[in-house]
Amino acid sequence: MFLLGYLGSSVKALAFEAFERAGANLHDLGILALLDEGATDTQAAIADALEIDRGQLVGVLDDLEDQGLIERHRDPKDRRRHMVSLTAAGRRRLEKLRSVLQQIEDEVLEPLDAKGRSTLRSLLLQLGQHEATDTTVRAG
Amino acid sequence: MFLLGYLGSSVKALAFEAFERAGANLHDLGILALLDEGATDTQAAIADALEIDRGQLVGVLDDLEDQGLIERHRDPKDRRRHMVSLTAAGRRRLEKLRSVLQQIEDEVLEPLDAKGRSTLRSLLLQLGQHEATDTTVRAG
DNA sequence: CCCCTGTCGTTGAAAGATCCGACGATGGTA
DNA sequence: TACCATCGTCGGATCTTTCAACGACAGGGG
Repeated sequence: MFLLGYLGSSVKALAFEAFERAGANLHDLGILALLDEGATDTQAAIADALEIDRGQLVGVLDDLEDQGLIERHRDPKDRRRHMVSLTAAGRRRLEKLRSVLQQIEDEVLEPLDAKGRSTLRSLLLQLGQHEATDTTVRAG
Repeated sequence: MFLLGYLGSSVKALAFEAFERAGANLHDLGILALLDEGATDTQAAIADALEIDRGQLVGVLDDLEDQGLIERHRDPKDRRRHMVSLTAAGRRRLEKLRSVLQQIEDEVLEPLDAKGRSTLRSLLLQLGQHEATDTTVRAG
């Protein structure tokens, strides 16, 4: 437990450092990945999905837009909304961040063999699913 | 990986909430547990062991001292030092925090049977040991 | 049509945590 | 004695997160 929390923090710190070296924010991966899955989203949808403050999201999106990784367009159907979409550069950045993350994963999982890794993945997945349904129940 | 980081954050958030309800800081457990292991420590030793800022530690210890959980005494051998020790109330508080943590652990591990839990523990332990030696190497 | 209510993205203020550079007191050393 | 390092403490600077506004806009009821 402490172990899970400790390792989680440790991994998160590793990711934070690596992302900083890559000139990226920790939120960036979530946003880019989210946009990569479903074509376009509103800022509210992104904030809700990633559970970050809408006011906070503005600055992060400003950065991403300045770097040319995303685009913001007014929704003609509802001119209050901004539809956020991924640019080609954004897709490339996403791939890079994913490879950075993969590298950290390999590093962290290094002491385990293939079997151990798949076992760990399966166990964590069970915990993750339970945790997800758990919070859903709480929210409902 | 994301999974490990995500679960770690989730568990940490659960612990934070539970600790807040118990009127405790997240650092408190670390400090109390550290004092429980080795009789008494200086503030510098505590800060180094827990990897928190020495200036930050002052306020946390002030709180703990106000609650009567720890005591600060000048070291007669080196009057710059403050020797921090656990009181009886501190020991009781530590036990309570540990039980709170145990409860969270049970909750999180609920979807796994005894065998799955011990397997997970073993796998995480391997990762933790590797991570520990890794950072030691970096520090050295 | 005009109001009223709510949501959108945005801004700025407030609060908390962390980091960092001082300071006086003290210890060790030359 | 003089000099330098370390102790705990304090205060400021910075960053993050939270929250309450604001103008712009949409939808509905009168």
